Amino acid sequence: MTESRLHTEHGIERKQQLVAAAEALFTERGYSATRISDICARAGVAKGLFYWYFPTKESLFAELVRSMRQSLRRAQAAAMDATADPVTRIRQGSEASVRFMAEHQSYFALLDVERADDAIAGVLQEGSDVYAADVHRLVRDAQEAGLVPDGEPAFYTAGILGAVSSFSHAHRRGHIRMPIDDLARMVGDWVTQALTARAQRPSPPGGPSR
Amino acid sequence: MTESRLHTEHGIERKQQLVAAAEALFTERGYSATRISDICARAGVAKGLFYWYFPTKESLFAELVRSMRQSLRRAQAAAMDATADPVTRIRQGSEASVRFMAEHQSYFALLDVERADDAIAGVLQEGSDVYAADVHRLVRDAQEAGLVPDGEPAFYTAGILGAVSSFSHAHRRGHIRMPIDDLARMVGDWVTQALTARAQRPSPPGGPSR
Amino acid sequence: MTESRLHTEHGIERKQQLVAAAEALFTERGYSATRISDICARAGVAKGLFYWYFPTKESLFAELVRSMRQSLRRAQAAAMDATADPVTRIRQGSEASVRFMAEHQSYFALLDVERADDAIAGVLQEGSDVYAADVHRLVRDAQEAGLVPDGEPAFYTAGILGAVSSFSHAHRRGHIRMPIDDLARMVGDWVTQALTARAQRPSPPGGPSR
Amino acid sequence: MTESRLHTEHGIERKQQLVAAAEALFTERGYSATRISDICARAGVAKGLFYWYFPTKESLFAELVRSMRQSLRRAQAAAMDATADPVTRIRQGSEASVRFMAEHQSYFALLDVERADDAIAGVLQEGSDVYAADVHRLVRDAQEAGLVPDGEPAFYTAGILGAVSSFSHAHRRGHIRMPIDDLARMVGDWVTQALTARAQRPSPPGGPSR
DNA sequence: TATGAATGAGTCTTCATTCAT
DNA sequence: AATGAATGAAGACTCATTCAT
Repeated sequence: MTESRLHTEHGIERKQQLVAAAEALFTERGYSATRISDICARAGVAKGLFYWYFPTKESLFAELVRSMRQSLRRAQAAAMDATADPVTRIRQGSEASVRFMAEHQSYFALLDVERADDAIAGVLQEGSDVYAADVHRLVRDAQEAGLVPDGEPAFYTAGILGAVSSFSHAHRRGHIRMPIDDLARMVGDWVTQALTARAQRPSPPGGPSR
Repeated sequence: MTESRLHTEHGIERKQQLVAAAEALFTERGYSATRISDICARAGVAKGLFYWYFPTKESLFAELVRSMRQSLRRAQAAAMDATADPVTRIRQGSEASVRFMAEHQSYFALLDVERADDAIAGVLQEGSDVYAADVHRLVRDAQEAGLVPDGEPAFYTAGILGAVSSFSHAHRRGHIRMPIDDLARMVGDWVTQALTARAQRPSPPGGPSR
Repeated sequence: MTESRLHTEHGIERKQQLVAAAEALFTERGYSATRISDICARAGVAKGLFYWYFPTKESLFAELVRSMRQSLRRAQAAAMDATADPVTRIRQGSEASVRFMAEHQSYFALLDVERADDAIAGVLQEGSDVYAADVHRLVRDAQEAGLVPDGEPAFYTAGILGAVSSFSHAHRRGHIRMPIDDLARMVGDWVTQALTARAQRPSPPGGPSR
Repeated sequence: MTESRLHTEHGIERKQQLVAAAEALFTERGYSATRISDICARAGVAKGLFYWYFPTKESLFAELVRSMRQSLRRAQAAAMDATADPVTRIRQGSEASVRFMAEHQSYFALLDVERADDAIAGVLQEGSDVYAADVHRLVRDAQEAGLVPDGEPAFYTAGILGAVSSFSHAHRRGHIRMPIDDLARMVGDWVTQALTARAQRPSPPGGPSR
């Protein structure tokens, strides 16, 4: 219904301005507390113009999330050595992720939306599914290569994802005071450790919590 | 104006009905998508009554969060052997947490609110701070006992917290299909591993991530 | 500001394209549900161009209504035998009107606009006034010629107008399934009947409705 | 979704106030030019209260139309002599209708909405269908009784409906200056005439417009 | 002439909160 | 304690119209 073609270069820039304004505001106040009029005001344009570029507020959000996920993925890919073994690749990807999240404050802001809304939930899900699938694949490769113990690969995947995001989160909130490089390396160690150490352990079906 | 004292027993019950209705609805639709009128309808009372028991919607939320955190804490305490060493206690607490989260679906629903609102953010923060502080203390004890390597205790704390919640989350979403007992045990292993394994490692200040 | 002169031939064509697009859309969706952007899209031009040809949306509407009324009037005139008596001429005009309306679906669509708006109401009024005046004149001629009973000529006029439009309307909606020629003839009969039959009747000032 | 039960008597009155305000405003400015806030202002209540009684603007409209149609129907029924023949009954109903419309200025205002909107169109259709069906039935009875010539009963129905409304309309607009009683009687005559006169005529399948 | 972009007043609707009883 | 009704601030979105090129 509402059009939104990007004919001119200028048009693309304008859209970018809006996206930038939105990103900043979402970070500051969160998604739902940010009014479309705020975004426009921040971008220095009239309220109505928003709808020339985006059909709804949600769509802008979706665009933001997708682009951020893409950047994250690019950062991960760039950090992973194609010739290395799966575990090393996971470590590299994890470190890159930690760095990325530390550099993009808005990353978490975007993820902090209430999942209530279907559309919102969808975009979020979609994004994290891709990420999870990437890791999942690597975990399986590593399992096949005998580098990671057999068993639910989803378990390890969850662990890696959780580690990366929780360390980053804690760092962002100032709980962990450590140069980002050190943090990244330590997270890499942690992940590697968690994946491989278990290889030598017998436990899972072992005693309760010996 | 609204006083909301709980004189009668009946009054306490009423309040409980509202809290229960709210919990169910928050779980189903999320916080902001749940209308006060929905809560009242579900509890079978008139909308106006809500304000006899709670000054605002947020306050009900806060109450819910606090009571859930309390339950969680009780579950953790109950699982921890007072005579055991800190690392074992952390493992026990972690396992208890996983179990608790698996049993209380609503736990995550409550945490999925947008942090935008100051009041909301406060309550949430407050809750997770207590949890973090508990773990933090244990980590330090363990460090002092030489069971965990020196260095930012917050780092380990973040790792533990992240592990527990991410595994639980993944389990809840059906990504990890594993009996809850197995999951709990594995998380306990993971946590223990991550904490202690590092003790023997030289790395942190070591080379990058070669 | 906007001048909208029609210098070039091409300019006239362009305008025509817009008018045509508008007619189609008004018929399909009604006046207020039709957006100027829809009209332009249908005509294959940019939105801004609209205002080179028309000062406002209403003005386009007005133009459409006027041109349609003119066509109707031409059709009526063409059907009326200049040498015939007034009653026959009315019959001929009525039949022509029925045919015209059957052929121009959009006729009714244009008339179905809400009268709320002053400008709109004006154009509509203006148009139907002309039509009414034409009929009115004929009725008076007929009365003077003794072919139609004395009394409020407006009464007969209203009857004729109402008959023509209601039969046409009903036919358009598919309520009256009858070849348009038959319908036209019958409407002609009806009108003639109504006009003349009353000549022999005493009633108007007679008893209520015995 | 939005509730709107009418518990108290006072509630019913309130609703009535809103309906009355709306009726007046629709009459003055038309449906779409009337803002919900206008209605509330006129009724002396806050804007939000509207939605306590009506889910949407359309629903209020629908309610208004339906109640008006009902009144009209009641007026018609009251005027029709159950023991009279169909043609007489039609005449009586027609006269009653003319009177009703003359007395209820708002009647036409309600009908002057653009049909574009589906919901609106539906309500309007629904109402006029009932009216048409009533007349249709009477026409058929009359045909069976040999009082009206055979042929498309819809044709006669359209004629009657059109006559009644066009005379009323013209009267309302001041075109026909005649005491309402006279007008009603004349419309009754006109309708009767049109229905029965044709009985003695050969025409329909006859020559064109002899 | 023609276009894409920009404007901003206007509208419906939602919902937490308050009030009278 | 309890209820139904009332309030009003707020916000997303629409669209006729205008503008710079």
